Amino acid sequence: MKGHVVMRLAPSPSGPLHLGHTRMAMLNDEYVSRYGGELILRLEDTNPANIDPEAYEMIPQDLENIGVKIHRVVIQSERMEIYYEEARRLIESGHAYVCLCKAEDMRKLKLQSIACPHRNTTPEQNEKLFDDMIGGKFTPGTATLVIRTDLFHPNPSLRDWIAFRISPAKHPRTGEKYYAFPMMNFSVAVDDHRLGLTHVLRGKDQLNNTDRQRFIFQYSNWQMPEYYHYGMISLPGEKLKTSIIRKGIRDGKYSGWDDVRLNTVRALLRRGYKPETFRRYWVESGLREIDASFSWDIFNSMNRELIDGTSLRLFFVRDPVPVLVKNGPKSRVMIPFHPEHRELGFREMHVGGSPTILIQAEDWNGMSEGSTVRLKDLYNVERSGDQLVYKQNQEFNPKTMKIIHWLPEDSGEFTVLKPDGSRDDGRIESNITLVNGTSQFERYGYVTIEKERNSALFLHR
RNA sequence: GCUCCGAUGGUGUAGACAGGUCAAGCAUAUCGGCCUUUCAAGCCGACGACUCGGGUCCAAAUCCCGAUCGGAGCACCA
Repeated sequence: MKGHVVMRLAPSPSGPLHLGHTRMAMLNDEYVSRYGGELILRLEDTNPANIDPEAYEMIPQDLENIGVKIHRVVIQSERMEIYYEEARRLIESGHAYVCLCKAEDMRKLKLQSIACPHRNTTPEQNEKLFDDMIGGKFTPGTATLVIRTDLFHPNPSLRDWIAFRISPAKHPRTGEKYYAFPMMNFSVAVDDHRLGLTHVLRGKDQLNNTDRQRFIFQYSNWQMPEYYHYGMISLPGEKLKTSIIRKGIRDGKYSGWDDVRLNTVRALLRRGYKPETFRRYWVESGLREIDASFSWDIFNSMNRELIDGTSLRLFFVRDPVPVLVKNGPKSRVMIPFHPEHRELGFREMHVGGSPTILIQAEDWNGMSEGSTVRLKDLYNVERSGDQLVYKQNQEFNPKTMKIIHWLPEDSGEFTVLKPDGSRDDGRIESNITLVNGTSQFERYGYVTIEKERNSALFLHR
């Protein structure tokens, strides 16, 4: 591929983008920016029953937020006259006919390679029937426009396929202006040609559709773009359908499209994934036709590499246990916000004499009587009954002594919400007022802070 | 069942089109070590793969055939 390419992203506006969509978005964007050209966002809204009006806004926003540059937006429902025009042309040349069979009859006949009674009609008859069809003279399910292919084609799904049907649903954008809508295979072929696409990258699930669309290109004497089909990616865990999520939001199960538990672009960005992470991951995955499974390990590792240098460190104590430190001296310590980037500044912590501090229940329970630990950046303490005692010997060897983090007793309450739906409640260092965005809670993991909610979203370890 | 596609370590990939430099590179995960006042990052090391069987060839991960396994599609969805 070289020179000026024209490519497209063709989602249906049924909801915002999710993790799976970012692959086609990144790959197409990557090729366009690499070879120079134009990327078209084509919203495929020819099935009125499957449209979320808000998606017309959400999809371009999501793309912008992950750094995909769109040069032009095309909405298919605004191009109905074009589809009608091309349909009439194919009827005229005898490549399409109006079929009045019931759906199940048509299916049966096709499987047996038998022509239905409507297949052998004249273009003139079909023109009239098509006008009636788009003019609203048929009820839904009683008439379709069919592309005549080959009834003996070995692949039954390529035999005489449907190009137009009547939709019973009202279209959110065109209202009741249109009754007969093109099927995806028809509008895609017409638009791929009319928009001047040079290359199309799409999933392997479109393989049969490419073959169907090929008939339109042949009948019309159009040059076909180069089609590439990459393998399917299986996302581990439950894969939520957009319609289920929408219902969950309506029922209050999810806080919105950016709920921590979701794999939508908005949720992932909110948690702290970088646009560059999506790009790196998908570019590395490439265009192989093999099916693969998505690896959160690798995805997270790529993201960690991008955020680590700027993630300020803080202490978050989950399940805090208050413990008295007997003889602990009054102290004021300065701790770097990032161990390798002192230029990011220091945070200050102080405790009074014989203070009560907060440590994690897990760490407390792990301490046996008489064992010594280092309170990170503070001092050594030894367990004695239900309290800690300041050690006279403050030398310590990080190889042999366990280091735990801690907080002054008056630290504020804080919660971390996790993608699995659980939450960790605890206390946060007061210096959180100085930190924005993605932070690393030491010995815990990376999170993205939302101060106004007094909580953070868990990103990854 | 039919049509089409594919097969490299636990996972993701490079190499295949133009056979030799591949006793197979990289990343991630795991394990061990170093470093480190985080269970992070960094550094070093270990582990671990060409689905199987034929064929062509001096030479096959790479080309051909078959088997097996896996996937997608077979909607008046996109």
